[in-house]
Amino acid sequence: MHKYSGETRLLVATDCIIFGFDGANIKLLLVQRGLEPEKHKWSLIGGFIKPTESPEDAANRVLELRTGLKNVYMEQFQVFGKPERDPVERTLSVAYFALIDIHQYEAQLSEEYHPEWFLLDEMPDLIFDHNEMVRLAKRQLRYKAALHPILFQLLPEKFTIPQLQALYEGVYQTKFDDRNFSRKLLSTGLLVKLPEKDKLSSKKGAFYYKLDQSHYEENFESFLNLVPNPDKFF
Amino acid sequence: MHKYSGETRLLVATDCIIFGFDGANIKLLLVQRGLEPEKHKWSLIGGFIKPTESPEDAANRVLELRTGLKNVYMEQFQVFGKPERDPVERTLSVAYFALIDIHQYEAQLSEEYHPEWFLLDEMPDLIFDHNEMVRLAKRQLRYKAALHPILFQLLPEKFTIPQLQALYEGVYQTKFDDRNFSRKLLSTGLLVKLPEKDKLSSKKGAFYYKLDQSHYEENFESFLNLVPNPDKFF
DNA sequence: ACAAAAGTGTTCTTTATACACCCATGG
DNA sequence: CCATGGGTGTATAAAGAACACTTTTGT
Repeated sequence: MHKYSGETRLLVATDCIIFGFDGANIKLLLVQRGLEPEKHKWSLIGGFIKPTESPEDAANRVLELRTGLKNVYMEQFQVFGKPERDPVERTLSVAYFALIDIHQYEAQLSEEYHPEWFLLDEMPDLIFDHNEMVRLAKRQLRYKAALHPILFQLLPEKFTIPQLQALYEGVYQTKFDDRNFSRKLLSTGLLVKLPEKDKLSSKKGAFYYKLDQSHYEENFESFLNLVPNPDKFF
Repeated sequence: MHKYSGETRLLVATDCIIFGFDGANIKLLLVQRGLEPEKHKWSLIGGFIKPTESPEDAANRVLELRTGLKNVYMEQFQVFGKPERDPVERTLSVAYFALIDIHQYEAQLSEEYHPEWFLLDEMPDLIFDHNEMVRLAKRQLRYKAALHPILFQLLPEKFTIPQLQALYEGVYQTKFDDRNFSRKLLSTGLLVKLPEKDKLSSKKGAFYYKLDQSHYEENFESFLNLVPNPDKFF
């Protein structure tokens, strides 16, 4: 069984920083830890890697178990491995961040684990090094979103330009000029205008758009400059 | 000892993709594997994580053991964790890429493990998934170097603009316009002109420059556009 | 004197920013 | 009819790309 003799085997977990957007604010999905120590303290959604699964598999399994959601945008961003990070027993954690459409999630709520959404600035203190994980995930999200169109993963299929702008403004905690924002986003060619309007948030109504899926996939790796003055956010 | 009962512990290694630059070409440092299977086949430099060290610690320890070098620029970039990636026993690997000044290395050569430098296009086939690790490390290097001034880590303290350009051209396997290149690099304010010239590579001689260390550290996270048309490299 | 590499300047095009008005509609 | 949010246009500034000639000096 153990063929590299003399080496120490370690527990390896995945933890997932799950971002959601409710149309107005960015939120984070947290659960209460089910075991001692720090039982009932808030925690990221995570779990141990099983012998037959990759870290990706584990992250997807845990995410589905806790939220009911599959095929979620997820990105590995850092291994956390300080020997003392989990006081129970040494555990490495492969951290992922995930982006989900918060309304789609609500429909599939996993009753058993009752996770809850928190506003970024109303988050409770988290167990272990999870606060640090969140800090770095937010940073990574800003970094990646400044260059690549990942934030669409947080929106429903149909969305308006004002919604999209609110999303970017939430991520970067700032206001962008509407005229320049819509021009920039439209100029990427990623958006397809739909004939319908969203009449909920204004009298005039705002046109819905959807992603041009093939254009999106082709240009995903390109360096798009989606955020003005990105430097100031790092 | 094992306090999370019922969970499986795994071997965790680090592997390091070590890039060097000899003034003309980018190279990769490889060693021959010391144990079966695939003994004597070429491999990245790596080793198992010990119970008391973080992945970073392990990567640094292994690097020093094999090359004699400390305080090397190193960046974690991906965990490789397919269950079958090491046929001997399941092993996760935390991959790092490192950038070192090849001439500094030569002075500190570790006799015991006789690692060797290979040109990127003359590399032997590597064990396990190390070919894939190298592919992704090259990609990551290009990505990061297009935005941040990391390639200076591959040069000696004093370097000339033509050397710097040859380095960038090596990383991106293309030619850049000299006039635009030097203007762009000088405009970053990262370079300090020295009064001496390097007379080895031309009759006229090229002025040496060094990094403005404080400016370098302050601007490291900024989005610099160091590479023309970066999109085409991904 | 010439070959070989270093260094510098100008124009043009593209992109980014700043800013101000008209539009559509529900109440 | 007017308040509210949606949508568009233009002028200026900055950055990027393309391109050609002069300088230095070892041989």
